[in-house]
Amino acid sequence: MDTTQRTEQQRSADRRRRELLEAADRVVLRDGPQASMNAIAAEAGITKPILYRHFGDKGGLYAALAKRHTDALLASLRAALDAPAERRERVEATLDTYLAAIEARPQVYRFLMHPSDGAPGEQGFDVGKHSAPVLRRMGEELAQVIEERLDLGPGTQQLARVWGHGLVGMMHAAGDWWLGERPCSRAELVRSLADLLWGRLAAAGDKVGGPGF
Amino acid sequence: MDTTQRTEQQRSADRRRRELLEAADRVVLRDGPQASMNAIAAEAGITKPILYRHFGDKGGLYAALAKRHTDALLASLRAALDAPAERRERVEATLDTYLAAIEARPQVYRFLMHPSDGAPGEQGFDVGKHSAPVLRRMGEELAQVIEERLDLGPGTQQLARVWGHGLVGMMHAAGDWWLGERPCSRAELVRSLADLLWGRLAAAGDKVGGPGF
DNA sequence: AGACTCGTGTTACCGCTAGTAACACACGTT
DNA sequence: AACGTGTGTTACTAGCGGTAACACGAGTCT
Repeated sequence: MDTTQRTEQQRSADRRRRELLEAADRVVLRDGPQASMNAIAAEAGITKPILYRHFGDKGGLYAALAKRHTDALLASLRAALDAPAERRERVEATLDTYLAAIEARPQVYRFLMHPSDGAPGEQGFDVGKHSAPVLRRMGEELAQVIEERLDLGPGTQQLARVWGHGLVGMMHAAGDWWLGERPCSRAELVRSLADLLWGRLAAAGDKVGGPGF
Repeated sequence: MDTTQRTEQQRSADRRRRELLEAADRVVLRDGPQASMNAIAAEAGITKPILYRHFGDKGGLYAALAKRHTDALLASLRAALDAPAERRERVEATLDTYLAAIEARPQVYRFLMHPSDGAPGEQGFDVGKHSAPVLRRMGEELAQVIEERLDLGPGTQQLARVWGHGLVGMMHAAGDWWLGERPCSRAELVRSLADLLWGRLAAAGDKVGGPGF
């Protein structure tokens, strides 16, 4: 049997892989998302082909890198979502958790969501195959929670998925804008968004003397 | 004075620029967003340096290209938003207009929103500096409409902006997911999203026998 | 012990990309 | 006739992602 051998070597390989990932993380967080494979290899103290043997191609390395951060983010969101509290409180806590995360580590956020930003040159990571999945995963997880928790009558499942993706998109877009312009405090943003979800758009009155009719 | 000369030559330059843009449009819509400058130049029947003289760099060409489509999309959204109807009807009409647009021309949509998709190689357009602006512009315009039309008491302006960006993000994310999976009809999606905005999330009852407490 | 495998590492290369001189032609203006 | 300006070319650079081809070292099987 070669189990011992295999596990031993595999263990070594996994350790190497983790080291490489950490080096890549450092470079990406320092140089922005347009970090080149050469630069990452240099940071890790090795040369390109090893990177390619471990991760296949640049997309593979990106995916591995993104998965770590995404998993961490999703875990904290799950925690906020599963907290024993009223629904509005849970919604606000989840929004706040997300916003706190992107506020605390904007570089990570920009890497996950806008992986082609940064300096000219623009051989950055691809976005469509990976940054979308981040939002998709959040949307699907949220959909699952909604479906588990809420009684929406017939068509619950489909409604939950629409809402999951829609809510995640709302959170993401508002957070992205907020992170760039900082027009208000995090708490205000959370309250504004929760108000929107609590039907304040529908309930608001028309402006008197407005344009048109 | 050189006004006559300048206007004449400038007119010619503008015509050329428009022709180049149309060629670029054809290529991008055919080859996807990873269209190379060489390919675009070839489609236009010329060589690269002319493209660079007209648009500066690849980002400039992308921006010019994106502006055309974005302007068109925004115009149709404005129309739906300004229609003389009840608020919920207007909201649904706007959602439907957006979804109909991305459904009718998914290639344009993918180019605007996910400009780095497509085949391997991945020297595609950059996304952070341009695709975000598309959503930002929509968010700001929507915020303006909300602020003009709705009476939200003190803090209206800030609330309108938060909602504008949040709503656009919701629409975008849901649309993106829907376009990929087609889990339901357009009308159903519109209704589900409008329901969400009309507070149905807040009003829904807890599921009996749910997990936890 | 010796052959064998397997992961680690290298150098040197390919094809492609964005972007840039340097040069040449044509045209309307002065 | 001289000029400026827009149009067009060829030929090139620098860098990227990605890939052979080869070499070393350590544990394993016979």
